[in-house]
Amino acid sequence: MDLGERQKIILTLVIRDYIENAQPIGSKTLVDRYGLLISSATVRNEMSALTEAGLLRQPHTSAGREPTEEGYRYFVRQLMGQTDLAAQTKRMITHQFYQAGHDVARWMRLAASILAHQSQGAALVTAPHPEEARFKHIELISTLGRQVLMVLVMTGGEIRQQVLALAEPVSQNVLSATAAQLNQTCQGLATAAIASLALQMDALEQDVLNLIVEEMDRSGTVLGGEVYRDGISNVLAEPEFAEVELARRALRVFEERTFLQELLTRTILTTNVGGVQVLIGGEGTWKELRECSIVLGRYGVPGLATGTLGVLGPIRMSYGHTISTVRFVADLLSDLVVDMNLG
Amino acid sequence: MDLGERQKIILTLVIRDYIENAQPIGSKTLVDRYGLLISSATVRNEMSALTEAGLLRQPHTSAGREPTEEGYRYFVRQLMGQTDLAAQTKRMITHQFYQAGHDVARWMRLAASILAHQSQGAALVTAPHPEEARFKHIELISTLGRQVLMVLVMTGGEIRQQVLALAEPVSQNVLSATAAQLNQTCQGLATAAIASLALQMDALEQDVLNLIVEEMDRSGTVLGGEVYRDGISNVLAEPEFAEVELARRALRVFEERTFLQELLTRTILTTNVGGVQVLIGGEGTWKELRECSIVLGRYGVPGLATGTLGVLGPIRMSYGHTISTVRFVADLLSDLVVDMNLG
DNA sequence: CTTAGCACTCTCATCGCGAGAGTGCTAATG
DNA sequence: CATTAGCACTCTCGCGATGAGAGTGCTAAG
Repeated sequence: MDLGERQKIILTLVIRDYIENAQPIGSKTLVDRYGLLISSATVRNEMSALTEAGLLRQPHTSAGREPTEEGYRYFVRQLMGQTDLAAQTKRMITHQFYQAGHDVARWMRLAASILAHQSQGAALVTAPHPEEARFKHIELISTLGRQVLMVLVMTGGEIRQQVLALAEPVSQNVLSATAAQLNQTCQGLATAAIASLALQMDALEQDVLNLIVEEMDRSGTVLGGEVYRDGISNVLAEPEFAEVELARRALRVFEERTFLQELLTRTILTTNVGGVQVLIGGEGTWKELRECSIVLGRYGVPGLATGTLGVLGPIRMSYGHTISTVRFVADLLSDLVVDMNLG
Repeated sequence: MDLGERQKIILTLVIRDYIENAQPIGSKTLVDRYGLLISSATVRNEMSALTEAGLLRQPHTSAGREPTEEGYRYFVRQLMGQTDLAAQTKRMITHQFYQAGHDVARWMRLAASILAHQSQGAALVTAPHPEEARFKHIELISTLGRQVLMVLVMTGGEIRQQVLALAEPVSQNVLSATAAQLNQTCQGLATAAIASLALQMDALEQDVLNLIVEEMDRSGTVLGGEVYRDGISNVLAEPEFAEVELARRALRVFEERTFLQELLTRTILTTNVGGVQVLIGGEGTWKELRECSIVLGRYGVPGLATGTLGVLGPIRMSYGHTISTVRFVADLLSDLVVDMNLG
């Protein structure tokens, strides 16, 4: 699609204005409001062309123009340009993370909170998890009788706990020895390798290994770990969701793990760490998201551990700011993943 | 407040009808719909008395009657009676938990999901945490250089991870030995005791102990751990939230940790495990919740570890069913806490 | 190519009106 | 004396008409 210089300006103005005011704008108002040096009739002609091209639309015959989804896409890809957060905002965000210490859960909550705040949308952050889970450390803690608490640490810093019921009681000493041995033999191994190890082990070790494999398998899926959300009520403030039914439909998929699973697998695979993807109006694929846009990012260390983060808002969202926030927070989280591992 | 037998019946019918239809009901309709053997004029007189008593209200002069908050309270306390879930529902729920193994996080998610589903409201579950945190187990894992990953297990099954930056590199062997020693000396101790231990230790151990104390302190607050939510979009389906602004206000406090903190500290202290508390219409205290009711419960083992769970819905919620669901799920979660510890 | 002028279209807020639902009061009844 | 039939009255809600306002497309002139 090739637009003239003036058309680009007009499209940009219409979109900016619509993002701010959530109302269609007409040729005359546009000229007046932005002090354009051309007449409204000229603007009308250009608008007509943009409508023809599918970038603008008029809700009804005699209203102003508003951007179509296609219009937003063109804007995001061609017109917007790179934006960056203000230095002070960055400092403020960095500072907050600094205060959170090294607790992964707190980082996740904080990331979600910051995204929600900055974008005035609903934020989503998934805990970092290994792309291919690898064993790092295990601990076996006797509770009472045949119950054993297993704590499994995987590369990427992910932690899983699980209770194991043994056939007969085992002392803490034996458990510690077993754990120590497994820590040596399994170091850095992936699921398959551990599973094959199980064959040459005694009963206790086999039980433990099976549980390990199970947990590592579970963590291997895109959405194995925790999902942190924040700012859900933000989207209710947007005028496009004055009709609750629309809001409900959008938020329902946002809450549903199965949906997120699908969304992430479909998009994340094509996004590399540090990159950001923008889904506008459900992209024709997700009809529940017809009124929404989603900005998705990925953080972590490829091959080691990665996670996703994103913001859901109305199509009429401030893409520049949201994208730079997502990108910046993703970078900070990546640093965390590096810290949690080895540097 | 003393009501005649017939007044109780009428109040009950008005409330039941309002819960179902979300619309005020008049005397004539009431008589017709429920086949009452008295005339509408009589019902009118009784309704008038109930209105006088503050249990019913008419939205405008010529509409039917609807319950006031006070009316709901009377209903919940005096008229409703004990209800219980259907045996089949119970089996279904139990089965789902059974399938979730012993993973605490999965239980929490599942509990929230079940509550949300059953009550058609927004559900909230907090992870179990010790009333007074006690040390159970620690693990120190060398990552690279001076970074050490500490995994702390407390009574109640709560797990905390934190990264410790040492002054100089230490080998995994030394770390393991240190951990082993601390596991012996700190077994079962509370925060204060551990803090006092630190005095007689060497530098490495002191660093670790300080971090332990910090984490245990944090977990001592009512809302130290994770909060699991589900079904937020459910409440948007209720007609009382057709006005988004109302929904937004209610959901905002539901999302906010500081608010939950206050809510829980104020109510949970007066609720014992297994008990359920019902807050109707914000109880005059929380104006953001004027349109909502909250059913709160507590689970766990007092003195060991407890958590909270609850449902937020419109005032017009089905109290009987919600209360019994909360109670039932609380019992199941209590069992989990028992399992995670000692039996 | 740009622009002034103009007739035309469509929405939205407002108003008036009548139907419907419900109430309170009064007088009659078992 | 509690209950009930009857009735006048009140208030909301949905509906259609109306008019102002905003914007468009077209035509003709610069």
